[in-house]
Amino acid sequence: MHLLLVPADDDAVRLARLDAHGVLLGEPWQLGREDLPAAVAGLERDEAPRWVWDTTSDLYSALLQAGTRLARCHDISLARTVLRFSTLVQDPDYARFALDVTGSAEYPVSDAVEPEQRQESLFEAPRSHRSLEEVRQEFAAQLKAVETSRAPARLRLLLAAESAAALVAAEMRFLGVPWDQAVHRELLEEALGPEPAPGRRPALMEDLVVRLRELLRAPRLNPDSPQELLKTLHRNGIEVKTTRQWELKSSDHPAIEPLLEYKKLSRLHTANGWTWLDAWIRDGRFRPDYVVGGVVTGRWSSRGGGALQIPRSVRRAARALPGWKLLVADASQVEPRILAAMSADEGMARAARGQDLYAEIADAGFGGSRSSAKIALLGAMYGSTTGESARLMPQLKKLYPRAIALVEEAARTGERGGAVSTWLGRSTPPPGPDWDAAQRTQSQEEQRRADAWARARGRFTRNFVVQGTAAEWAECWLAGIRSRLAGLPLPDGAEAASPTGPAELVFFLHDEIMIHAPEELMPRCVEAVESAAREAGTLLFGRAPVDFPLTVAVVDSYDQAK
DNA sequence: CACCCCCGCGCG
DNA sequence: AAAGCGCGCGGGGGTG
Repeated sequence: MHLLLVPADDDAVRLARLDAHGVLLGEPWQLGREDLPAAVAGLERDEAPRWVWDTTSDLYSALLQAGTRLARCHDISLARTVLRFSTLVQDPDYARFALDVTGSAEYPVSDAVEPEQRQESLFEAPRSHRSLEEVRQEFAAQLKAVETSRAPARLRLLLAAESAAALVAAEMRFLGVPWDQAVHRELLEEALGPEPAPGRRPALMEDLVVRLRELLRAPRLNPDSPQELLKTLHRNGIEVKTTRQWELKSSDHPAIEPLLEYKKLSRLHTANGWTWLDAWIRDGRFRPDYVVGGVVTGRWSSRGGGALQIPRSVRRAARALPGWKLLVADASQVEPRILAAMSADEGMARAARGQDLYAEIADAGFGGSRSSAKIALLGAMYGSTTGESARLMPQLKKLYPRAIALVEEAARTGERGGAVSTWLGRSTPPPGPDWDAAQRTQSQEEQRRADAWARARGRFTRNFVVQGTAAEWAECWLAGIRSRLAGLPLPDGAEAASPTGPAELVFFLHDEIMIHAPEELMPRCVEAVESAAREAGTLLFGRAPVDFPLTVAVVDSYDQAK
């Protein structure tokens, strides 16, 4: 049973029951927005439907704020992103349908807004109103596209995982990562000195600027300007081509050490300093926007606060509340394990059965050198053509012919302008309008550029199949964790404070999750995370002989994990 | 003033 | 040590 939810205007939502093919069952009806949460909660309890809507965050955020958690949904816009390019889809009508809806937009855009502009009203205003019938038709077209596709089960799983991920993302933003302002301010002061006036450099950075100006004999140097810095370095005989840290490290000039220190502090100050705290931490929680499927490979992206780049240096401030703990679980070496499973390469699958895949590969063919094995394998998945990884490739190819063939075939397809797909059927978008003309060019100079473009696209498609399938595994893992946590009992004496239950799934970073929960619930959470990982492997690959081991830490603050 | 690109660096 | 993939963000510096 499906329940379709379509915003009608500023204060109403239309609902309709649909059958398994998206056909109307009975008459649609309408509810005022203020009545919606209670009505939805009742329908969820009585009918346990799959909720169908265009964009999860448009409606679900408000439901969460009203205290309603939902078990499952179908996010039409996420499904559209997958289905419009998927090479598994054969329905000739669907691509046209998707194009009509999306117009020329290539990828989903976040509805993120600046935090101070965020409306905390119950419902965010939808960007455009489509009628219930239009939305229903698109949903029905999606169901048909899946059922008539070359692999309905895979696409069904992918769309279910994406929709579950959309629920998780909304819940994560609703809950937020617990963030201790005081600890954060402490570590800022420790590193940078007292909070400066707005627009001013912190004291310890200013001290370094004074030293740099003396050491480089440049009394007006602004080290934040790469151009200016580069000229100044050259005047002092420091012959670097860029001002990147790794290149600066090659010089032993006395100004280098304070310069690197300045860059480190500057990064902390501008990216996660006091301004960041004021902008992003409310009521002790960090609530960024997560954009499910925001990356072309299917990974999540985020908007605001640099949510997926929280540097190690500030992780101490992500802290569990008193009596609670953080569970940080990290799936080890996911991409090579995915490659082993996808390619059914027996040798690599054997290596992927242990805790440390790189060590197994090292023993199997690299004289026990784990670092060589790792460099070789990463090079194979990223398309490295130079240096040590290129030198090690022949050996890797001999050891794991099927695995290497899979990524090389993906690269060749991409170089030709073709599409490649993940295990569950997310495909690369076509290369863009200029591709064909560029590849047909006559001039030698343009031909060189076209070849470079083709090689770059080959590296992209090579990595796409692995990164994208890893993202699918991770979303299945996430969905499994979500449903298991929902079944956990409240600890004795605890009240149901949150619609998402006693354990809070608060963070997700490609192959890592964080749960914030009462300490006594942690054993149950660890079991949930581990059994969900096993289930994710089985969902994708059946009884594949590949393990997806986790590193699990139960800690008080994020920095204590790993 | 807004807008865009480049640079550099944080994360996986 | 980075390299080879995928991102977001803030500052500088140019343009309109």
